[in-house]
Amino acid sequence: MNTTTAEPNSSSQADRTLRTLRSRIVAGQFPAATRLGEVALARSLGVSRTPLRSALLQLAQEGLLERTGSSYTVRAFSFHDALVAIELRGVIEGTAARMAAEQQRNPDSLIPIKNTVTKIDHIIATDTINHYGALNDQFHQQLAALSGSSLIESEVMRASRLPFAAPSAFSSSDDDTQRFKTSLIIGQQHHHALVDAIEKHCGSRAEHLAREHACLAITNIEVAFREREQQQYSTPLLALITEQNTP
Amino acid sequence: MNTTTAEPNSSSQADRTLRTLRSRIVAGQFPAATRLGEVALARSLGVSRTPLRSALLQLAQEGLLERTGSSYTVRAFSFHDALVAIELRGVIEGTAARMAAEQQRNPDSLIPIKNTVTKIDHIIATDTINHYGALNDQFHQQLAALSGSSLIESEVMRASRLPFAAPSAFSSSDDDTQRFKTSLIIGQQHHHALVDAIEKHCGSRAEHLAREHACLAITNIEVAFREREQQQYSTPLLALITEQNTP
DNA sequence: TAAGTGATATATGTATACAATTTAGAATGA
DNA sequence: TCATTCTAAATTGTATACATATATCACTTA
Repeated sequence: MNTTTAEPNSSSQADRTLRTLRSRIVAGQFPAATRLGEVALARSLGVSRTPLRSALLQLAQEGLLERTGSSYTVRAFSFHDALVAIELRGVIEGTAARMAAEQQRNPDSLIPIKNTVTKIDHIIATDTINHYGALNDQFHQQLAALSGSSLIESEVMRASRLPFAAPSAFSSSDDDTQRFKTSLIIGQQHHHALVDAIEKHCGSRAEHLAREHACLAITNIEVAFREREQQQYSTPLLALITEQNTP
Repeated sequence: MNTTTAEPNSSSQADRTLRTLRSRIVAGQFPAATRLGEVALARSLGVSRTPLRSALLQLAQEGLLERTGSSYTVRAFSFHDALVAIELRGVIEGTAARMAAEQQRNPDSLIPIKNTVTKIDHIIATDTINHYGALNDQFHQQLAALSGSSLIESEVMRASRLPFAAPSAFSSSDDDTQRFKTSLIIGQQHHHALVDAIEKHCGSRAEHLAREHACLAITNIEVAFREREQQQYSTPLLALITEQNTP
């Protein structure tokens, strides 16, 4: 298993700076279009400009920052951008699922992902949804791996790092509404169906299931966005969204 | 139009180093799994380690390099990887095409891409295929822009930078075979059909046309690969491909 | 007053010195 | 002969000094 792509809790300044800066941006600490001056930021983060520049470069490639002239600014995201990011993740995961289904494989290779699905079943049955996010992420990672292509695997992970696109981005464990539990049950049904489709080599069904699964996340973010407008409740990620910048 | 994402012929050492190093890797100058020591490489490129490290970081994110332990090595690609990269590009372009089709739009917005298609018609009619690559790339860029989402646009461009996945990667202008001209004509038919589908809001048709269009590139690389095995002819890119590393 | 020019300050780009870590090799012991 | 450990060399990570480009503001001039 490739552990270098998943960020290790490395002790290097550059990695720490990358994580810290990313979480600060995602938390909405910098208003959109804020120019990030290197000297000031480096001081504020307690590192030198060298590891900071490495972090800035990576965040720009992730899509959180933009180059404007010679320096970096925080990218402004519209609500539409968030929907597109989730949809794109669904499209790429759909490709992974289709490839997984189209493959001749050892039946045993599906055992790990089936175990994960069983664990999620248990979580839902016992109403202990604390660990749902981690298991859900694990399911999606195992799905990507089943594609049989390391390239697809890494591109799925990359698409999941697009802002808002992570599979569990809007499934906060402290959301206790009935609506949320219902969406969990439906999502889990998708998981079962996906494994079934892969097992039976139904490529198209697997692809479209993965896409529909992403649509569930779109519904979730739409609800979260409406709640934010009513100032009831705010998921940190939503702080990134500003009113229309994509026409 | 966004000119910062398309690499300008910038005079910065970092950008020049990025381009030089990328082309050397793609040309197969470094055998797969070669470890790229920073000091030696920097000397060989005539720059200091600072801009070189910036280039290495970006090439790693592009997927040409891998981190192995603490340093970078040239990634090994299998033939299968190349096919997957092209297919993935087709999938993402397909999403862009579908989004373009599903949009209500000013009819005038299709004029630029129609002009490009007309120019390609002319090139084929007059058998002056020198500029085909540039115009083809332009078509694909305009298609991505029609999606109406800057995020999709940048992700299409990113997918096209995956090794082997560029739209015109295997259409060398000195390939004078009948087979190549035939593939040009078929590809151009796809272009016409894509614009037609977008104009008529046929989302699914547009999506699947874009995918089929990528399959044309897959056929091209398969032919090029067979030719390489017979040592007739070698497209530089193919030097990157080593025998199976993806099981 | 407005426009333009120049100086200054502040930003990013680059090189390099130094620190920390990893790696390779040699020497010693079983 | 093989394994282990210690030492040294080489490599990467970081900080910083310096170079260069850019923006700002004051001052001059029409």
